[in-house]
Order: sequence, then structure tokens, then C-alpha cells
Amino acid sequence: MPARTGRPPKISRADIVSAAHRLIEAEGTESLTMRRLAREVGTTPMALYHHVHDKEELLLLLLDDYAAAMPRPELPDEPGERMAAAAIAMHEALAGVPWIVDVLRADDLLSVNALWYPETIIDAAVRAGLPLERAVAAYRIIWHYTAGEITARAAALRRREEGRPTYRRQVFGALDAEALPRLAEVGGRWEELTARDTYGEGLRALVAGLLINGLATGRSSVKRSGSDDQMD
Amino acid sequence: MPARTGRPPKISRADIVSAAHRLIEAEGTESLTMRRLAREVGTTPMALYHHVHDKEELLLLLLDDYAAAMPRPELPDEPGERMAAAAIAMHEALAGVPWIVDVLRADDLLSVNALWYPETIIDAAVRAGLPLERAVAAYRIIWHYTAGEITARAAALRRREEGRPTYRRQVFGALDAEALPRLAEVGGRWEELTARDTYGEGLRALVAGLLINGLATGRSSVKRSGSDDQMD
DNA sequence: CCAAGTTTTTATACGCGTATAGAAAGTAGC
DNA sequence: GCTACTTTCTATACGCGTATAAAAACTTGG
Repeated sequence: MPARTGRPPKISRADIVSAAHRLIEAEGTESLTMRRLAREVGTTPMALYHHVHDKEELLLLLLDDYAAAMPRPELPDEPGERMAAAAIAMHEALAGVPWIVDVLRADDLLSVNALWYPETIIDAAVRAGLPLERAVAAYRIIWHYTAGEITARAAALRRREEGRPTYRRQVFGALDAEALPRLAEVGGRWEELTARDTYGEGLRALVAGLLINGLATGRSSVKRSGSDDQMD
Repeated sequence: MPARTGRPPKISRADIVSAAHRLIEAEGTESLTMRRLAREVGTTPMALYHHVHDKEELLLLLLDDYAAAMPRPELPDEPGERMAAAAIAMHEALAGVPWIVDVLRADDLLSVNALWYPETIIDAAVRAGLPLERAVAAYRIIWHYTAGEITARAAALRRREEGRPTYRRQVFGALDAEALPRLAEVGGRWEELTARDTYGEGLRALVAGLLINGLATGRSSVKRSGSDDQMD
């Protein structure tokens, strides 16, 4: 029965989401404002709010579409590597979305179509021998690390684009070498060192540690067996 | 020479920062707006901007004061435990600051008075046998994990306070048990499991993994340090 | 056909961070 | 004392997300 009561809608959630995609595509992330979007859809700003709860929900819907379209990686059989592969795929998916930072302020993942990532990571952790509860904990720890890394990455990018006077250069210039010898030792190389991509390295360390911890005796499963040197 | 040229200032950076502290203390984090703060200081909003670059810088100044006042923990001698102890102290310091989330959107730490944390962590990593470069990388990995965990924690708190209709309950209600068996298995316990504090657990795993990687089998992971061509 | 009820859309308004322009209040050189 | 110069502060304005209230456009029951 297509006939419902009340004033018939001019726009739908889908209209809004697809207009948002168009807008981002055409004019970049910064142009995605509720007011601009309303103009795009051909309505008033507040009309949008009858279809999405707030802007954050809209972004989550966008992410969901995005996640649905992401290709899923081949997964190795060895559990530790499998966890790592899924996490790296998740990281790559998220790192490619410029407005992701606003979504990352939300809790732990995730939008419906992105559930494949936690599912796969948790499953791999269970295969590695962790009880389900600990596998969930492991996933969340990986998620926190991933979200934090992406946030920092986005901030660094932003800072680089703005060309702001590099507050940290100033900090490292006036370092008290007595109180902070290591930082003084690093000195001017900080900028260079922190520009490196360490996500993969950290992730492997994390996975190794999680599996060792969870299995009491560090099964040799963690020891990198072969194809470990992929980077993103 | 106390005589300087130009119109004499009515307010100082210190005035602003201390007024901000007062305001937060008295009326909570949400009341800290540039306009409200200006009223508190007895000036116009835009006058503040001659003393701080933007609101984010102001928050960083607040954090700096806060960090200066934080007690520093006793540090164990064993390097791994030492790293963990410093990181946990850092986590505790940050987790206690309600507006921290806005600062965490910035790069890697940190304000001047908080440099003790990276210094200590890096130093402990070096004591554990990591070369300085890898110790810095280890610190940053720990930082990303810490920042991510705190962000998620803050988001969870916010969500709990708002009493929003728990989007995730809805997600977990309509789970496709075929495609997502592990998540289906967790089911309604997700809420409970994700409420647990896993920071310490994750951190220990991370430290363990970082030290294993950097030492025992780790030499093999240094093998690419010459041709280190990764982008960010 | 009309009143009641329901859903969607519009109008208006608030407070936010901050960009921009210019006024105000000093010092320094003549 | 006047002009130039510098620094600080004020006035105004923009676009943002979104709360609130009312209007509009339907269906339904009488």
C-alpha cells in the first residue's frame, strides 16, 4: 500500500545521501554543509533533519555506502596474518575517506556495511585461539589504534596544508636538554621521523602482543612466516 | 624597558588562560566558548584572537597547565614495564580532561609541559634495546593507540549521557548471522563487552609486541631500514 | 464536505568560531 | 605639537549546525 497518511515527502534519505556524494565529488569535503546540501537537494536546511538525525548520522550513511563498495582483500590462513590483513584493509578503507575524522569521533565502529572488518578480525582472533570475549577485546584494541592513527594522519596532513608555523619546531628549538635528553637527541629529526608511516609496524606489534598475551605461551604463530613485508 | 610602542594591552594571554580555567571549573566544559570567555575576561570576542591564534591553541595552553600539575609516577626499572607505566600515566592524565577530544584532533603530542611523557617512553624503549629511531616510532604508535582509546572512551561517555537510541543495538538486532557469524554470536553482549576498560591490556600487548619486534626476531624487520621508501 | 490527525516542510532564531576593516591608544622622530 | 608608525581592541558580518514553532499537504472517519 503506497498510500500513507500525512504530507507526502518531497525528498528521501536516499536523495540526501546521493546529493551528498555528488557534492563531495564535485566540490570537495568542505562543501558538505547542511545548508549547501539543502540547496543541492532543492529544499530547506531543516527539511533534511526529518530524514537524518544530524550531520554525524549523514556522514555515517556516506561511510556505509563507501564501505559497501570497498573491495575485500584476500585473507591468509595463518590467524595472526589474517588479523593483520583485515586490519590493514580497514585502515586503507578509512584512510581514503577525507571526512572520516568526524566519524571517528564516534564510538567503536561501525556502519552496517563495514561490519565485515570487525567480523573478520574477531574471527581470526578466535581462530588464533582466543576465547570470544578476548577476541572482541582484541578487535577493539586494534580499532582504537587504527582510529588514533588515522586521526593523527589527518591532522598532520591538515597541518602540512595550512603551512602553519610548526609549533613543534618551536618546541623542539627550546628543549631543555638536561630534563629531556632523548627528545633533544632526536632534535630536528622529529619532523622527519614522525612523517613516516608506522601503521603496519604498530599493527604487527599489536597483533603479536595480543596473541602472545592471550595464549599464555607465545605460540610460534606470531613469528612472521614469509610474506610479511607489505606496507601501505 | 617596560615601555613598548603601540596601544597598551588590557588583557594578556595569562588572563585569558586563567579565566578559561575559572570558567571550566565553574560552569563546565561546554561553557568554554570564545564569546563566553570574552565576557568573562571583560572584553570582546575578537580581542582574544590577538593573544591566542584560535580556540585549539587555547585548549593546548590549558592542557599545558594541566600537564604541569600532574604528578609523575614511580617508574619501574625493567624497560618494558617502564614504558607501560609512563604510557598509563599519560593515559590517565589525558583521560581526566573532558575537553581533551578537541586537542586530540591535533597531531602527535604535545604541549611543552607534557613532553615528559614522550621523553620517558622513548627513553625506556631505548633502554629496552631499540635504536633511537625505532624508539620514536614505538612512542608514536603508543600515542596513536592512546589517543584513539581516549577518543572512543569520550564518545561512549557522550552517547551514554545523551541516551540516544543506541544505533548499535539496532545494528546488532538485524545481523545477518550467515555472513557475520562471530558478531551474531556476540550479539547482545556487545554493549557489555565494549564497556570494559581494555586500555591496559592493549598497551601491554603493544609494548610486548614492539619489544619483540625490535629485538629478537626484529633485526629482520630492520633490514628494510636502508631503502625506507614509504609515503604517508 | 468537513474536522481531526499525521507527516513533512518552512520560517525564524540562537550561539558558535572567526574573517575583515577600521578605530583607539600608545611611542618616536621631527 | 604634529605626523607617522605600531599595537591592541572593537564593530560588523559570514556561514555553520540545529532548536523551536508554525504552516502545508496529505489521509481518514464522520
